[in-house]
Amino acid sequence: MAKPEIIEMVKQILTKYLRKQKLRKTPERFRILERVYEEDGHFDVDTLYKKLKANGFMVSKATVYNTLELLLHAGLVRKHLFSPQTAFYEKKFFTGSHDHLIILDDEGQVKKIVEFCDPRIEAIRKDLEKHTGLSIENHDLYFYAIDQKR
Amino acid sequence: MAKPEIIEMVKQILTKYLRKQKLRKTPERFRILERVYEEDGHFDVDTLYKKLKANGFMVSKATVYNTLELLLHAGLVRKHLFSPQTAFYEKKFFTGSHDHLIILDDEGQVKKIVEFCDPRIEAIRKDLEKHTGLSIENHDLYFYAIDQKR
DNA sequence: ATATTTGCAAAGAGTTTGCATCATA
DNA sequence: TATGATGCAAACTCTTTGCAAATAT
Repeated sequence: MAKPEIIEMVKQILTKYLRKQKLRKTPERFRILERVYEEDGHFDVDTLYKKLKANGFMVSKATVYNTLELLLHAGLVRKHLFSPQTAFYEKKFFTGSHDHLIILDDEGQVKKIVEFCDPRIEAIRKDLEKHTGLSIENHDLYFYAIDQKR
Repeated sequence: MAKPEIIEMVKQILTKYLRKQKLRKTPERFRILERVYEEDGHFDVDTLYKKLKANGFMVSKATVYNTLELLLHAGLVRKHLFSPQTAFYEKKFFTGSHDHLIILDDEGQVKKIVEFCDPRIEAIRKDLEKHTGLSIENHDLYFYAIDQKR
């Protein structure tokens, strides 16, 4: 759960983004943003949708999809595809750049996700940019470990 | 396109794997394996399926899915989820461990994939293993760069 | 006022499943 | 010959789309 100051700050960022892109400041977009920043780890669209409903805020799932895509473009969420079929999201602003160690059970299901940060990734990024002449926007690094069920 | 010796070798690996797992040595499994090793880069299920049909080998798409999953468990292919909806595969044996720089166009579509290899990843892996006590099986690292359409 | 955003339901894409048939061991 | 594998089509799941109604600017 993000601190209230953080929530205020990301709301301001969204406001600026919407203004710049000439998009509308709708209550749905802000309620979804708040809800995203109340999440602690990774979540999928359906989970977020159900929590919004549980909190008495009726939005359609299509709007949740649209808004998450918008927040992605605004740089306020991160999107992960570590399991096929379902995309996972997490809040991005001020959580720092980090990578993921994904612990699977013996059936290949995600059991736990550990976050870590290693400066060597940044060094690799810079070298790659120098080598290719391209500007690298971001990266995803996933290590996979298998842990027996017990 | 893999050399004939490589193809022979992976067929032997598959044979051993099937024997060990008490699974059947079907022509479909071997034809799909061959076709996979004739692919040069990343491919999706539908592309592989169409190429098999174009080569006069009739298999159902379900079998292609099943077999790719089997080859994944046998360590003979690698699976990637860099775009939502569609899984991509690539041959794995003897191609060396490498990572991916994904170049997107301004609409976010995959334009080009550049492979690279950096020993620092291996160093991070070893440190993580030491730190967590887990055995890390593999990893996926994707850097993303955006290139204008033209 | 007007054009974007929403909600709903239906369509779409990729993947998985169920069941009868086939074929490997 | 007995069980695992295949083929086909239908089912499933997640996501996107189309259109009418609502609403922000």
